[in-house]
Amino acid sequence: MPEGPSILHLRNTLLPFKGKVVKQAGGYGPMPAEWINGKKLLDICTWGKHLLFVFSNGSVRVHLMLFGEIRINERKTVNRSFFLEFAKGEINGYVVKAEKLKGTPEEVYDWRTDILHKDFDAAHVKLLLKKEAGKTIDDVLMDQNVFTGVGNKIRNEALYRAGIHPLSITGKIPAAKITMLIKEAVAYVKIFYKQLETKGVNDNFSVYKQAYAADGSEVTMQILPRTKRKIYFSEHKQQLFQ
DNA sequence: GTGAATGTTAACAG
DNA sequence: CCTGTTAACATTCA
Repeated sequence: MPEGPSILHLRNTLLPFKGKVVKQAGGYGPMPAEWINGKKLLDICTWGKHLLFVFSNGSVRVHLMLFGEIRINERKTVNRSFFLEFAKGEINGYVVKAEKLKGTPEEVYDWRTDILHKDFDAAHVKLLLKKEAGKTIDDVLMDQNVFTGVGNKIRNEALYRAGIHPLSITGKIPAAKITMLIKEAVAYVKIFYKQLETKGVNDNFSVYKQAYAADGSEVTMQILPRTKRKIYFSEHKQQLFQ
């Protein structure tokens, strides 16, 4: 479930709990509980794939990792790794990682890199890219401190749309192409999000898990040596810069 | 039973 | 100390 747009969509479904008082909080793992009990849920916000529950005396950061799941007013049989129970209704997290944020969200997070946020700043991201000049672009795209909220699907689609080969060296990609990549990443994230909001699922893919790309060219699948993640791309449409 | 999947990070090697 | 690699973790579905 969790790539940036999915988390933002999830946040929207949780909004009815905003302003409500937590009767009982808990979970296993490092999930802190006592300090939340009796507190009002002031806000729910996101930073990329991070879901934040804000209280007057601290915030809880929830990360769904690969298998995490949040259910509303619904329980599964297995233990909850995170939960907030209200007078009416409850939020239940399974296999999620929850912990107390060290500081306020504003202190901890920089929203200029969050591809889904209104404060996203393309110029700032370009600046950060200079430090990553030696790395391949596929790696940098998944770096949450540079492209916050981008996951494997978005990475594949953004590279295809920008016509950049995933193994291109970041520093060798022409500035205009980088600009295009950022623009396409933002554009694709919006499609992803809109699909979730309207249909509940995103099935809009030009290359990801496709045999043929949107333009009809053949798609190559490669397993990245380090991360073991799969990348899909079109040799025909995506130029390799090195 | 097997394999695969939207992710991160602690631990280790060099 | 820094850099890169590996392993580990949790779950559901086909």
